[in-house]
Amino acid sequence: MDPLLLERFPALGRVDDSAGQQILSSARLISLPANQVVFSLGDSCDNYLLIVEGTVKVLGRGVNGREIVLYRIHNTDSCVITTSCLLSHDCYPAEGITETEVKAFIIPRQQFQQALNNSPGLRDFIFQAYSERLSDLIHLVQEIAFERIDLRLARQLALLGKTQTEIHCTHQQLATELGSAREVISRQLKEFEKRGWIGLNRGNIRILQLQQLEKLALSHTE
Amino acid sequence: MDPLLLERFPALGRVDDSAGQQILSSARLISLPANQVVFSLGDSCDNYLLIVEGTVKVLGRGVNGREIVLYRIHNTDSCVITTSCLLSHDCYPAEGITETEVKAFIIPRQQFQQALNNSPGLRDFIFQAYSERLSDLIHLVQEIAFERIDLRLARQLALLGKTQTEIHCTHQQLATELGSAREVISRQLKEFEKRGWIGLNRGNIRILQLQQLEKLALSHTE
DNA sequence: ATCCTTATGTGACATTGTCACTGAAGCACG
DNA sequence: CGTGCTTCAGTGACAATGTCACATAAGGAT
Repeated sequence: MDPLLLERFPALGRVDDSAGQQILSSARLISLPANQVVFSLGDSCDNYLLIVEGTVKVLGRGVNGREIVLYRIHNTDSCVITTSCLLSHDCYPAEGITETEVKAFIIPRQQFQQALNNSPGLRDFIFQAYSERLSDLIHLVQEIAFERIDLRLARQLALLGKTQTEIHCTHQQLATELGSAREVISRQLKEFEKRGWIGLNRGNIRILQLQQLEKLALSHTE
Repeated sequence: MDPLLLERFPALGRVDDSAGQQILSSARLISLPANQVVFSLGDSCDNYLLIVEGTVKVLGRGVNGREIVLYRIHNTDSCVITTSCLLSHDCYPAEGITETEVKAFIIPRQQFQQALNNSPGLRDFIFQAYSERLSDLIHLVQEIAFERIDLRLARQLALLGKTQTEIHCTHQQLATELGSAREVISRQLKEFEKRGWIGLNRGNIRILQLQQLEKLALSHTE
């Protein structure tokens, strides 16, 4: 097995059966540039993905070009949606795009099936990864359906603001993140700016009062 | 194993290992009346459920009392959300309520874990059931985020209207189904009535022009 | 300096959600 | 049979969000 794979997925060290070992050693490492489409809506799913470097965002798309980030696949993650598609023989119901340069190992469908059938270790690994996402999606549904956009935006900014004071992103990117429209986000940001919570510049948001954003984000959250 | 269980879940016939057999025979049958809460938001998850009779709806809830049906568990289904919670040791992120009288077999957490560890047959069964839901939830997210309420309502009515001309439900129930507000649904229904597509009576909707509803439901759907 | 592309700002309007009501239908019980 | 109770539906005013058609501005490329 490639040492990089083991380093990023320590749990794979527990795959001690020979079937799993063999499949893992046949995994091929690929590199993708940033902003590359990994899979599109309706594509059939042919490979299991293990991301070792970079992030892929998974987008839903509306009729009018609006988009929403369903979730991200970071390094250390495998792709739930891919797992689901491989298992149920469906096509992708969404779109995956690299956000950075990405390195990933791919395992073809056939070997993935073999892994499920013959390698207890790999099977456990795959389902462990799979099991941790469903409730995220359920939370997302509730957020979209019931929560005000200002709270959601404040939460997003507070999240980003925890690790950096300067957030380098466009209003459109934030809108996509929340599944809203650019104009709506622009107006909310202006409002936050008016309150002195943030500073706005082209392609950049400076967090001025993280506390206030967090306070708003948590209001009405039981 | 209880013959009823086997009858409703033929796939369980393939569980031929002794560990799985033993766990299945210890499954206990329970009966629940209609409109009974099966699990609430934040409950810890202690049992794996196999529904053999009736349906359970799984609801998300917003701050202001609005609700949305995330999905239904019919007879023949097991509960994804329960599987996910058992696997990830999370609490329920939603609420389950019986819609009819329900008969179900329950398997306690401990035996569920044993099944995953020791019974290849049961493990396969559990994950097969689990794998078929993720893309439903993703479609739901996109529908809520991007689709107009009139299209969604028309689709819902068209769906219900396929098997019955008289739909016995309140406006509030339809609103919950779609995660919208009662007033919004009432207005849309009035509009459909004005166009002669449906007839309205207290607690009842009569489908008059299914075709028109279907046509609207499909417009703007690529 | 000029052109281009991308990002942002804005007003008018449509859709959806919220609130505070009203009235109507059906049931329960005397 | 009437009276009240509860649930369901209708409505207008307004708030929040999304859509559209622009204008303006910032920054890079030549």
